[in-house]
Amino acid sequence: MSIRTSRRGSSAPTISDVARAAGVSLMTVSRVINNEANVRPATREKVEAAIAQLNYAPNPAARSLAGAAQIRIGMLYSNPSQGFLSEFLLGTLDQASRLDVQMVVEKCEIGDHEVEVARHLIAGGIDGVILPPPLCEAEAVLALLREAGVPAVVVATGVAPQEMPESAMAVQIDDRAAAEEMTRHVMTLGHRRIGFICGNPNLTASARRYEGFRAALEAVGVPFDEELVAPGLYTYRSGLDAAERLLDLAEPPTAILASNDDMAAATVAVAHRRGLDVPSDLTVCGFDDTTLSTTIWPELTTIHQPIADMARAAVEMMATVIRQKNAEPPAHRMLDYSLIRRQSDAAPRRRPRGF
Amino acid sequence: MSIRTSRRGSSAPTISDVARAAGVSLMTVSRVINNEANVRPATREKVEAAIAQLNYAPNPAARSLAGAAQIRIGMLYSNPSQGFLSEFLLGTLDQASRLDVQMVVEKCEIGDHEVEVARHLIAGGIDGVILPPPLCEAEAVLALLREAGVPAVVVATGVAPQEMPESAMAVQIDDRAAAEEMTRHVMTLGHRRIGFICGNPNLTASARRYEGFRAALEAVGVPFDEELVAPGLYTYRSGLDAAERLLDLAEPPTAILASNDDMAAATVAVAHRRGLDVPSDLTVCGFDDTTLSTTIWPELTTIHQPIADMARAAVEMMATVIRQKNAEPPAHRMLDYSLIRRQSDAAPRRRPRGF
DNA sequence: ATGTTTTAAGATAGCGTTACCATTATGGCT
DNA sequence: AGCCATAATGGTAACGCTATCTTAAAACAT
Repeated sequence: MSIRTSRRGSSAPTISDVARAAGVSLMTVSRVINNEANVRPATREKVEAAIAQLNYAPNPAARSLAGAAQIRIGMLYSNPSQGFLSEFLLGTLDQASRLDVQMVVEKCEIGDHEVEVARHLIAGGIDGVILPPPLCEAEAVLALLREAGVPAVVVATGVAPQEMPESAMAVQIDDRAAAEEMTRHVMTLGHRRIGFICGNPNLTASARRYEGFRAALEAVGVPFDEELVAPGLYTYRSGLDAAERLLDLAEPPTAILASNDDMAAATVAVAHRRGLDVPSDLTVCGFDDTTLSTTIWPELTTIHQPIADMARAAVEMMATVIRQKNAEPPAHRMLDYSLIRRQSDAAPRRRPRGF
Repeated sequence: MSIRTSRRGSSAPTISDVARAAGVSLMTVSRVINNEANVRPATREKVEAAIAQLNYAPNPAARSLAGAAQIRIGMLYSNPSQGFLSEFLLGTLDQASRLDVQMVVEKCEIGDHEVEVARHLIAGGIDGVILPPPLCEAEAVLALLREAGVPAVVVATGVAPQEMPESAMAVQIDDRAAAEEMTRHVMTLGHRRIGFICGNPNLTASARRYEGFRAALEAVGVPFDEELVAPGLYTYRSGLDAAERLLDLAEPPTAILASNDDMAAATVAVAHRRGLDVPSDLTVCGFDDTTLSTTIWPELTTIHQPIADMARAAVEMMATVIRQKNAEPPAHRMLDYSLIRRQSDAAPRRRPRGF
């Protein structure tokens, strides 16, 4: 009846505003929002148009009050590289509150009893689970989840979409392409003798990044030298060792690409200890664009992996799948990365041989 | 009328259950919950008893639906030591969803334009702000907030409660006592030549930890040697430098206490590089008990600072202050720390001089 | 064509709380 | 004692949404 009888000043559109605009009943709008069956496509479109036009977003409080069972999403994390977790939580926190889902966050040491922890989570009556790395590749956990019929979305796995089981949902970036772009960038600067620090070999994303590095080299016709590849584990500590090893080479690289920011930061530390200036004596590039990359000096040139956005996407996918009554095929989502150029790269000091 | 007409099976007690149990109207209960005036103490007690007995907790969804303006708490963070943020977010996330407050998290580089960012947050219509370190001591930001009448709670500051302005709320641990306990612990093990790596000198908590170290030494009568104190910044990198310096000493320490885990981890790395075993050749202790302390090997003996709980407490204090109509004096909250003994400490190998 | 099932849409009644107004005790003054 | 201001309570209507039931329309079978 009345245009606006709201007790608070807020003028956020409600479901009845949408219903009026679309010329349907309020229940129909509710059905569209919740992706329920038995709505004619034409009607659905009309409603969706009205929603878009009014910029309507359902009020989560009302929703859960009205009995839409509160959904609870578990997040199981082990120790990812420092800095990853906070970014990830930031995104999770944000989206969870926006979508009114309750997050149950649980830590578990990997290799230890991750299956038990997962089982505990399931027993706790969780509606779905989000798995950031490195747990996103814990086969035992995934199998358990599949068995229990609990949907899971894995984040930042290196496994290609087409190689994943049908039931899996994933959010990721194209690690291979990103590493390739970074390598090309460094070659464009003039580097030819490029060191590479690998990530944890247990994670497929590490392999993808390495592949990208090799691919770029090959594409440009730079011969591959195995001694320029050092193993790493994504930890700062492993980066220290890898950097020492690369810089101890008879003919050391003029640029080092690390598979993440932590190891890149370690490389910078080693270079400085040896009196090498970064970037004029050595170019160092990271990967992930965690807070660390702008905390150290010089700030790292790195690949921006939109960790917070990935977390947001994961929560959203999960919530959608859980809420919608009629099952839809689970999705993969490939987000965009970007190369962020900061102060840790430059052309090599002396023109490398054959230039 | 009916005992339970609920549509869902949930049997969580509601406000009317409490009202019935206390023999008052539902409105009176609401008033008690919200700490409103005009409730006779006797009545309040009756209601509180009923609440306790039924283990009642208000339904946040209903609350916010019914018009209790959705409260929004800002959190302003700069780059704290790695690992701190994720713990902190974990606690924040948890409590925020439990209390149904919306968190607006904003990052800002310190020293740069923190006041602008704070101003922006205020303009965005925030009801309160939480400041973890290092921003908890940014005087300019605090002044701005005070001026704007926006309540703030600072977390993990080293400023003693009695030295804080009246209006301030704070959650902290007794850094001085914790450091003192850690130092005593190491001395009990038999160490007398003990190195100390300071934290960022801009933060008062660093001074408190240093004071605790000095106090313990003095209490036991161990002479203080200035060269055993190295400056640090809470970063891994600064820990590397400090450790090198301490171990380069003509008569190096048999134990090193770092003001946080990051620097302790760095110390372990330096020791290993030099072929020293931890703990048999060198005892290393951290502070904070971040995830890092169990990630490295050997796992660190450290002071457990309940970061997540502190975050939870901060959110709760904020929510309480904002929601309650009749102002109550803002509070300080001192949480308990604890010494966690893991594998990085041991008795010194050779009995130190004069033992 | 007619009846019967299926599908699409609407009506209505809560969900648990607070806002707002009405009502009833309480105490302080003449 | 009587009256009024005020403090302490209670009643009721939202808040924005979904469950559930009902009705109307469409699809199907006979």
